[in-house]
Amino acid sequence: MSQQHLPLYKRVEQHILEKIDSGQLVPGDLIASEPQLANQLDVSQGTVKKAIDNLVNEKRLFRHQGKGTYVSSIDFNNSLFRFFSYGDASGQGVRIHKETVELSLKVAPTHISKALSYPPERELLYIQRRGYIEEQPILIEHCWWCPEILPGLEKGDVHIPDLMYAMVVEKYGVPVISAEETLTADSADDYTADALEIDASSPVVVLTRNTFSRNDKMIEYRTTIGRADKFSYKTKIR
Amino acid sequence: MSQQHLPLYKRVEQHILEKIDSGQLVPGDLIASEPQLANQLDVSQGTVKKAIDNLVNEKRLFRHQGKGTYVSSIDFNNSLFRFFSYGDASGQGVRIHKETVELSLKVAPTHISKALSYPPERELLYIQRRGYIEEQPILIEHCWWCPEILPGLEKGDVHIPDLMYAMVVEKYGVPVISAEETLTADSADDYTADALEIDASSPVVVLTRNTFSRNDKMIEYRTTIGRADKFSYKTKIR
DNA sequence: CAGTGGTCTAGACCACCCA
DNA sequence: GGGTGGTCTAGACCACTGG
Repeated sequence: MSQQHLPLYKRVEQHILEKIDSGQLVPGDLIASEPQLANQLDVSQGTVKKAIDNLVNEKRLFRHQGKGTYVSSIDFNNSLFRFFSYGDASGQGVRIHKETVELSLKVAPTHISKALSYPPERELLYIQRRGYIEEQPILIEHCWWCPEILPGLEKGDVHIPDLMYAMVVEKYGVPVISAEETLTADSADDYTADALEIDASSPVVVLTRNTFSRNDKMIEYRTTIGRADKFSYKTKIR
Repeated sequence: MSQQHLPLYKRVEQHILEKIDSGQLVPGDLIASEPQLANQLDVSQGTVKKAIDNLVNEKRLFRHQGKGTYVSSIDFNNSLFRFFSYGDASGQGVRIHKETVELSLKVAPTHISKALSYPPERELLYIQRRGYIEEQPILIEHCWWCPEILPGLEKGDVHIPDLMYAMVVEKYGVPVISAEETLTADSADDYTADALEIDASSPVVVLTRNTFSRNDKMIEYRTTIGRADKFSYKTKIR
C-alpha cells in the first residue's frame, strides 16, 4: 500500500519502476523524456529530474546527454566473482578462461530444486564449467537451470559463451533482471580438490549465485568453488 | 589541479571536503547551514543542496531536519565482520562477546611494521582478543597499533571495550577516519585451530583491516580469523 | 535545427527542532 | 518564532546528439 502523502518525486520513481517491473520497459530501453514525464504526471521537470537522479544513483537507469535516459541492465561485472585473481586485490586484467565440462539433464539436490521451485523429481539442466588462469585450474562452477528456459540446450549443438546471460537474453528472450550472491568458505571435497589440483580439504571459497528474471522468478542456481588462495575481496569503510 | 569549468556544485563539495580533510571539521560537527554556505560561496541554495545531497549519498555527511547537516563518522557496522553469525546471512541480533587475551609490546612481523611505516625493530602494541557466541569460540583477532597513539595502554590498567575505536577517539583524541578491509580464506594453523576448537587445517576466513587517521596515517593493522562455517556474506547485483 | 539531459537560480511553502 | 532542512515550481542558459 502506498502512503498518502508520499513526495511527488517518489511517485515518479514508482511510476518508472512499475513500467520496468511490468515489462513495459526492458533493460536498454529509452524511457520518456523529462518534459514528457513532467507533462504526463503533471509535475515540474525539476521533480522528474530528482526522481531520475535517485534511480540513476541506484543504478536502475542511466543517462546520455543529448540522447535520453535508459533502463539499466544487470552488470555481472559487479559479481564477487571478479575478486578471483592472482592474489592481487585488483582483479584487473586477469584472464580466466572457461571450459564446459558437462552439459546434461539431471535430478538436482533437493535444496536446489526447491530454490528454483521445482518438484524434487524433475530433471534440471546441469552445466559444469571450469575456469583456468594460464592452464592452472582455479575454479569449478555448477550451474542449474530450469530446462524450459533454455530448450534444446542440452543437445550440445549450441555454443556456450563465457558469459551465458547475454545468450539467455538474446537467443531465448528471457530477461535477466537481478542476482544475489552469497560468499562463504569451506574445505574442498575430494572431487573438487582433484579438479582444482589441490590437496583434499584445502580451503576453498564458495560463491552461490541466484539469478532472477521477471516477477522474481529464479532461473539459475549456481555455485562457484574456487581456490581460496586466488581470492581476495577488498572494501572500504567510512 | 582543479578544472576550470568545474560545475559550481562540485566546487561546493570540494569546499566542504577540504574543511573535513584539513581537520577544521571533524566527525560529528555541524557544518554551516545551506543559506550560510550559499552566501559564503555566492551560489544559490539549490546548488548547495545538490552538493550536500551528493555528499550525503556518499555518506560523508548526514542531515537532520530542523537541526542541520553533520559530518559523518566512520561506521564499523559496515565492516565485513558483521557477516560472522550463526550461519544466517542476516547478522542480526547475534551477540559476539569478546575477551582480551593478550596485551603487550612486541616486535611485529615485518610486513606489518612496514604497513604501519615503522622500523622493523621497533616494538608495537599488540592486542589479541577472542570472540565467542555463547561460550563457543568463533574468532580470534590480532591487533597491532602504533604505541605512541595509545600511550600507557600496555600497562593493562585501562578497560578495553568491545569497540576500541570510540576509546581511541575520546580518551586519546585520535580521530578515526576510514578503514580498508580485505577478505580471504585460508586453513587454520595449529595455534588458531586450538583457539577456535576446530581441527587443524580447517577452513577459516581471514579479514584484514587497516585503519586510518588524519592524513592517511595508518594507526592499526588488524587480522581477524574466524571459523569459515560461521561466515557468509550476501550481496545483490543489478 | 529541435530535442535531450546538465547546471543554476529565485522563491514558495512545508515539517521539524529548539529556545 | 526563527532557523533548519525537505519538497516543488518555473524558467534560464548550456552542452551534447542526431537528423
